[in-house]
Amino acid sequence: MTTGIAPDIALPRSHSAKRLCIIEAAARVFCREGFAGANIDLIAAEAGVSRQTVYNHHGDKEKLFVAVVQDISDRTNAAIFETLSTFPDRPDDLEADLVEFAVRLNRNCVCNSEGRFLRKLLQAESDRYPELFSGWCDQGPAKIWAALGARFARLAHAGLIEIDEPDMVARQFLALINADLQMLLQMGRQPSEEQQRQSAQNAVRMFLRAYGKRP
Amino acid sequence: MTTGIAPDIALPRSHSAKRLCIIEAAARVFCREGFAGANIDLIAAEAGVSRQTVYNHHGDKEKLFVAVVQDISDRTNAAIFETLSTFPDRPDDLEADLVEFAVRLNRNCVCNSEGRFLRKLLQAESDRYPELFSGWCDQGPAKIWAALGARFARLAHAGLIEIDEPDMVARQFLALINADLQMLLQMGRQPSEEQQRQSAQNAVRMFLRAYGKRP
DNA sequence: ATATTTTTGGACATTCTTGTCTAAATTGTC
DNA sequence: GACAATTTAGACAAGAATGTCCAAAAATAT
Repeated sequence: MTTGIAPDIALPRSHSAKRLCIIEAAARVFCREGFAGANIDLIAAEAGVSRQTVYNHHGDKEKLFVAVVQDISDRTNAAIFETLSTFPDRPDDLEADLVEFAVRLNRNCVCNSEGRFLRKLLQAESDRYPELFSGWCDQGPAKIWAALGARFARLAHAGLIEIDEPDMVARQFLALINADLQMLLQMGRQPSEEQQRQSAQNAVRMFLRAYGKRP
Repeated sequence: MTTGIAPDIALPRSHSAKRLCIIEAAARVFCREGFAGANIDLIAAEAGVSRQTVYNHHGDKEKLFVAVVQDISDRTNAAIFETLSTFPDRPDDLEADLVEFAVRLNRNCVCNSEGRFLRKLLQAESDRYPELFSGWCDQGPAKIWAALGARFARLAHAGLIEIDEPDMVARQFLALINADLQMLLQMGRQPSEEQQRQSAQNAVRMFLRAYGKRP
């Protein structure tokens, strides 16, 4: 967690380290308290940094907020697409492989702290900063539906499932894998591994009952 | 919308009328701004009432907030169970009837302003007031899953569908009817009638593909 | 019409927060 | 070890919001 990376340009080491610390702490506090309720003194304390340093780095509460959302958005998008790349294109056991994929999706993108943060802030502040979040929306969810839809289309082409509208099927798949978790997620709680797996299993079973190849 | 009801006890008319006005205005403002960001002057102005009157009625910003959540929770629960009572127990055309039911659910419970309010505040403030929202959770969602599950079980008993775990199936149904709307709902936007219907239709079609009786 | 209750508008003290400034201390570099 | 940059702690001004108090005005009931 220190640095250890190539010193491309002579970055003041602890400078950028503190920058990250601040972003992380700010993310936690914004997530807990919302934009209006977040207190810069608290952010500074939680980052282990003086208040002035926060202002030195980010200038402004609003700028800090935007930086935090940007950062988390990017990280979440990366996680989504990385997980997407593990889709079982040539499944051994379609049901089991889809369950594992769904579990990964839940764990790495939906139920982790970044996912929770984004969901919460999206709902709380997307009215106030429409461009900020709709940007994420176009690059994240909109693309993931298309990408996941394409994967399902390929499965259909391989004769493993039968579907008509891949994008819609992708949305249904995503909705289903959270069906059992919705209330927990909405209350900002972290579902257990076991709950995540159970939810994924139930989802895939129904999914294949609807779209699986019939004998 | 005035009074018109039997004057059981000699209620000062505009007294309780103003009480309602304040609750409604506070709901709007809390929903827009969150608890911390909500401004009592603004609530008073939006209710068409002086600030002092707000304090006379509810004493405290926190008490006001609790009263608002209680009020909206009760109304939403009532709407849910009323809609639930229109479930097609003896369907004429199962698919069409389920679609209509899903549309009603979306319109009266999920996509309306109370639904939006509750979703937003649940996510924003359920950490700070756990008892307040978990109370609603036990009386609302938990019961609706059971109740809707029982309806599906009856359909299964009548030989119209084939299911194993009614409660889980109920959760899947509810998740599916919002699959296409999730992003809009999460951003606090109001999906159009057409979008709501489309989403319901897609959901029911998949639902019956999975659980409908096969010839 | 009168008496009672509620509402109003505004002044007010208090607290909290943001954002700036400055001098001292710490850190890292040469 | 000396020098430069960053960080720190604390003071500070300005503004905003909560909640209280009060006297005048309005509405309600008798």
